[in-house]
Amino acid sequence: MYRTDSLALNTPLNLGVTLSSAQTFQWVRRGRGWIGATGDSVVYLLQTQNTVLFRVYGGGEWDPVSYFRLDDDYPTIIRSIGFDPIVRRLINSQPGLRVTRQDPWECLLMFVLSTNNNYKRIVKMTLNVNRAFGKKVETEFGVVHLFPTLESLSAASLQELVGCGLGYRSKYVLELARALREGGVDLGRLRGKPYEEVRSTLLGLPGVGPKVADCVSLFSLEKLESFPIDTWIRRVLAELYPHLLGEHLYRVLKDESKSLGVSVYQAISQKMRNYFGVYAGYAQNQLYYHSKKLIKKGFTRRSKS
DNA sequence: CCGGAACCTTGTTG
DNA sequence: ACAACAAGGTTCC
Repeated sequence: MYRTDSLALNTPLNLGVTLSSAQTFQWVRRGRGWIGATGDSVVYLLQTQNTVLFRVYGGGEWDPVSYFRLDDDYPTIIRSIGFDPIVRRLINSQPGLRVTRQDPWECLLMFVLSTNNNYKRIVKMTLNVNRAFGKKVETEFGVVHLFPTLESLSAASLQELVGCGLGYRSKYVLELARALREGGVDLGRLRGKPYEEVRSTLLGLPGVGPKVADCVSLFSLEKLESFPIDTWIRRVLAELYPHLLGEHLYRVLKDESKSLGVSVYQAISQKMRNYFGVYAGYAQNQLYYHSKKLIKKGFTRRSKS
């Protein structure tokens, strides 16, 4: 059983770009659209010119306006971060890359899986976990599994998770689910808390470091000022924003043989929040998405200088 | 608090 | 063919 609905767009959205931009790892192409499991639903999405068609299986609620943050005032955000010529150019070159508003549990799990990993495998691992622990839902594309609940995952065994191909992350996922279930943290309640509190709370969870905490804050907990720093953003900053960093931080970023210490990470992300303002996360999203193009080095990096 | 190594697995590279 | 390396980092020492 399903219902079909459509949404007329009055704000830029590029569905495919947004869903495949590594903010989330639960959507796969099917036919001319995308299918994904989130909450109590399996959702199929199809974009035409100015319309999003969506079909919701499983009886749950799902709202594209919420998920794609179409309720944000896009012009205001663009104006806010568009003072930066690089970001402005990126947005103009391809409008419609949106920041998602995901379920915090799902987002947290997927980003714990994302550590020291690549997009394709993260998607595969997520689907494996869904298949092993999520309820089945019938769709016209066959049976699809829901995203597993916190409860079902906390009852998993380590071996089952290893069987999903999570590798050494299996232990983090299990500890994470159990830590949350023990009641230490209510993720939903974090939505209303300020950035610093959200960050420090998430950092206390197993498998969660500064980068994952920032991603979860940005993509599921309303912290639009969050500016996650991964290897690609690191290169973008060293390459295009050295003047913001200062001599010391620039040299630390530039030397990729070393990973970022916690204090360095914090210092840099703080600088970027100061620079871009309350919508720094939108700017980060643009810079990340285009990072491979922006970094000349990205194409020659393998030639081991 | 800081620096460095180890870490599952898969796909790509030379 | 096949060893080496990278992939949206975190943990442990």
